[in-house]
Amino acid sequence: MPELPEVETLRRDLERTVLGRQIVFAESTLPKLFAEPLSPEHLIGRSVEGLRRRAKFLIWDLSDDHAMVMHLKLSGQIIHRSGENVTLAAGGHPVPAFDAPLPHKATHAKLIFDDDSTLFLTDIRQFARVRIMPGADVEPFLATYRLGPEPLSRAFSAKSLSVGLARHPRLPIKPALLDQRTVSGLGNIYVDESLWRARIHPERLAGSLDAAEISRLARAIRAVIGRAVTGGVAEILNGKATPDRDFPSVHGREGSPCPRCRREIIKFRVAGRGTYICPRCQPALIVPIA
DNA sequence: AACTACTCCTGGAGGC
DNA sequence: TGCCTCCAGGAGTAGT
Repeated sequence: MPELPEVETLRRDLERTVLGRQIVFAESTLPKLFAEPLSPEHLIGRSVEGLRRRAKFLIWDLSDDHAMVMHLKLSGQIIHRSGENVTLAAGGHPVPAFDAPLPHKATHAKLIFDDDSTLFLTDIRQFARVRIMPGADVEPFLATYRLGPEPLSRAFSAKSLSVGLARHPRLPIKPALLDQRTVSGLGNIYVDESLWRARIHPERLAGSLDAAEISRLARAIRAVIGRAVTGGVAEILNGKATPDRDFPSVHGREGSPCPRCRREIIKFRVAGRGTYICPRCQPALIVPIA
């Protein structure tokens, strides 16, 4: 479930708590969690020299030119603790709650650092993957995904978005944005938020957007992601947004009034994903008045 | 090449 | 309470 803002927030928090630390113990109780090429014991003795993010990948740069590339997928969670229950950093899917006792049945890996702090990787649905590899292999690995530009980078613009959308003109705009080659790091929540902000219906065909709409959409994506990274990520629990927060604006808020026009937010399916819109702000198409 | 459907898993919510 | 179905912040893969 973590999208770009969640992974970036986690990265920043971990940078404060594990950077420079040496890993003194590592184990996994779920064999498939650690994908090829290297297994968790290759972490032991290495220290954390850097933490990077690309799209939804969290990349640990380790000493002796190795790296650990994590993808939390839908329900991965990382918790870094000092002692029994002092949480230093936590991020990803907040289920079970970040303050739940650890380890629990969804805990699949554990790292211990030289300051006796412990990092747990938990994942209820077991979709997350971790790859340990030589540092030189990270870029070739990421390149296989053909990831689009980072939305907060200079490389992302109305122009680059236009080029990305031209890849599938007959695809609805929502799945086109979920394609990590179009723009990297967006997921279901932030696509809904961006389309609402840009006032574009998720089923509009990507190729049908005019230049003004693409420009509006690029600005909306940048604003939504930027706001989440600096002002706090979306909080969604069991598919519902936290009622007393103003963000996200529409995702997880079926039946609530649109923050812009007060029309009731509706939910339906687009490309198999639960999708929230304001039917007034995001018209399906322009229909001549009879 | 591009799109859809299915797949990997578990658990919470809601209907009956 | 229990059983059932649906749904879930992702993305790889097989089939059309």
